[in-house]
Amino acid sequence: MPRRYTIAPAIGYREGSTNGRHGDRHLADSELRSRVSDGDYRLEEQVGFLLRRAQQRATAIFTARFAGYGLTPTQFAALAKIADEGEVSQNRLGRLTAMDPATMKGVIDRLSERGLIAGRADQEDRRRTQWRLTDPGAALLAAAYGDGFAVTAEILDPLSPRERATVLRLLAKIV
Amino acid sequence: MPRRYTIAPAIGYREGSTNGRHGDRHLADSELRSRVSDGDYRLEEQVGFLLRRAQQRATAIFTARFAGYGLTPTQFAALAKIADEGEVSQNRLGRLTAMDPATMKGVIDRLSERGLIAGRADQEDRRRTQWRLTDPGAALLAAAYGDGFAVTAEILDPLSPRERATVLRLLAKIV
DNA sequence: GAAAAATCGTTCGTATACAAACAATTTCAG
DNA sequence: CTGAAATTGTTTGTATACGAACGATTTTTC
Repeated sequence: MPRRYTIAPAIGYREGSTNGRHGDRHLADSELRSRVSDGDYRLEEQVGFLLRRAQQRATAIFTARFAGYGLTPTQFAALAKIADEGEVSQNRLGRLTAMDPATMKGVIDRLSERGLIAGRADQEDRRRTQWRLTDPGAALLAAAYGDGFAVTAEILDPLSPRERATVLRLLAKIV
Repeated sequence: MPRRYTIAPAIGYREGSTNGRHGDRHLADSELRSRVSDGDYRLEEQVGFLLRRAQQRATAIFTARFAGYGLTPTQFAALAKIADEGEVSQNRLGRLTAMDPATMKGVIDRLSERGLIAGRADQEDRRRTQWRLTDPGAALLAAAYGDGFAVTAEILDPLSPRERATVLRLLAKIV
């Protein structure tokens, strides 16, 4: 069964088949000669690369756990924040969920088309659109919260309780 | 000068104008009534949300520093890994840089169109395409390495040296 | 050695993510 | 009070990111 993409490995390559020639550090001089001077830059140790990979794993865990809801991480974040606020403008929601105005628009459109949220024009400030959960949106969110916690737990599973607190504290500092 | 997007804040909203009504936790009963039971789910404390925001900041720092090269983080990662390997298949490059085959294709195409890398069909395994840096690609990469280190330093700037080592170690564990 | 399974790269569709430019509206400065 | 400046939301274009399905090729299995 040659399926290419699985949830767990996150990246869609079958393991194995490193072909030997590139699997280790024992390279012929002819190969070394063709290299540019990399001066010690190791991609795997750069924090940006680690953040990108950690987020890939986090997204994969979320996607697996939320497959039944049809919600993406950003959509779930938007629903959760609208619930927190009761009613919130599109712009403020973007700030609370760390989404660009253009990104926010797309997320809002998709949630709105699914009938999970409803918007109204703000009379006091006619530039604004205020958004609320619909009853189906509130019901879906209520059902999904537990899986939200489960996602967090699974992402942090490789760490000890002490390490979990540390990584959250340090991530909050570099945000 | 009403410019909307700045590098530093990363998200394209002008600060201020929280409108008072939603800026704090003192809400009228009518507003509280409209909430669903959020059961304590705080988006800001979820590791997935923190990872997403940290990566947004990392990307913003990279983009600012690499504006002169016209390279994205993934493009730089691909160039650096091709340099490490001397010559590498598209599939293996995808694994080394943590990119999906479909994503890898797009990155390869753009680097190739710019003449920074060159590919050849592998005679031993005719499914494979092998990629190398061109001379302009090697030159650009050599010039950019220093800025790669600078990006890492700036991302980690809010942390102490000890905290930097810790966050790298913990991120490597949850990847 | 032939059938089955796995790998490599491609293509399509959907969803962030964000720079840039824009119209409509509101706020601010004088 | 009026023109300048800022905010809100939209649109367009480019670049990841990845699920899914596919043809070509290679490897494995029996």
